[in-house]
Amino acid sequence: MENNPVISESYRVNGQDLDRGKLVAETIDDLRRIFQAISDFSRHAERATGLTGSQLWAVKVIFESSSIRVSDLSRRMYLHPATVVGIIDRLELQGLVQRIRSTKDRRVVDVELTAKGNKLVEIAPDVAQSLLVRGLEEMTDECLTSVQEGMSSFAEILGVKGAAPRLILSNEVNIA
Amino acid sequence: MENNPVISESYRVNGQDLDRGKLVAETIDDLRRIFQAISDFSRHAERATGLTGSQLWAVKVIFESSSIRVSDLSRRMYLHPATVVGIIDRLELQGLVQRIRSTKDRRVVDVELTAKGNKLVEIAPDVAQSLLVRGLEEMTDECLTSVQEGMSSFAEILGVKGAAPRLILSNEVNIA
DNA sequence: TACAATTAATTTGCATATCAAATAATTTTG
DNA sequence: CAAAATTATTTGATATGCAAATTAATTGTA
Repeated sequence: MENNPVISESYRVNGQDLDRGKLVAETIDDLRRIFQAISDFSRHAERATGLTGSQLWAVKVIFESSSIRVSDLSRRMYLHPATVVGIIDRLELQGLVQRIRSTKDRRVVDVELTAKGNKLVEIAPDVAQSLLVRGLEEMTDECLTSVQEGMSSFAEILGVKGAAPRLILSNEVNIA
Repeated sequence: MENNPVISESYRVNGQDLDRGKLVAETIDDLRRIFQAISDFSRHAERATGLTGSQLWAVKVIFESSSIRVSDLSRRMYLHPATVVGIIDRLELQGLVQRIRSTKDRRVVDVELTAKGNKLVEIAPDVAQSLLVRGLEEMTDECLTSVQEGMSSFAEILGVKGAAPRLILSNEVNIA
């Protein structure tokens, strides 16, 4: 069902014809499918924990830092401070996180996981992550190497090779 | 990257070899970065068109089919009918789509793009898509082949190789 | 044919997410 | 000390998203 306006041309390489257009189209389709799989599994995690995607994301980020200011959390999540305040409110209502006013600078509020929050993080299926790990670990060495090189080149070409890898959680996602 | 005698090591050791672990971790980090890039560019597209992600997604799906029933649109978008009705309402208010009651079955409503909607689709940067296409087309043949094989294996292992590739548009996305 | 069941879209009600702008409290700076 | 900047929050507005109820039309069947 693709309307990929991909120019399909054959190039002569090393005496072989290579339909680059087809390769590009197939690669993009596969990438879409991978997104889809991750999307599905993330959704599953959300259902399993009873949290929304944003809430789960916040919990994971807080867990990573063990304690984090509201402003840093909003920066890490690329969300407006007002938005994360709302998310924290709802997580606090569920007894998963805890606000602690800093004594050093009384303007700042540190957010931590409660015992209940920590328990949830442990239980929460690291769906996408574990799915990917399991998938990659099942590969043969040659295959794994190929995937790794491919991903690496791809990241490089997209200009994000050096960047700090950001978390991924799905709602709807869309290469259009 | 050199291929050390990893192969001879990896089946000796109880499954988990240090080199393989590193490869897996790097691959997942790269995948995250790729998500991130797509995410950023999708966001850009949303800003450029003035539409939200869901609206843009709907417009693209409608465009693909040229005319689509509300129920089919909701199926294609994996959203509740009530949700897409709201989205269509807002797109209609902006004069981008048009509802047409079917004459064959007066229960169904077909949704089409207006002239304005079609113009928007053309102008709308196919950000992620074009980004990926451009990136892949810049690769050498060897590299492109490697990426393609890698993606293909990955999709296969995730069990989505045969699936119809779903669109991807970002809000927040999260491998956690 | 009439009437029940089904189907398609919509409406209503509710919770969440998201941003921008304004506000309050608290440093920091000049 | 007064002005400026920072931190979190509140307020107000719009969008998403689902479930349940509703309306209209079609299909199946007694």
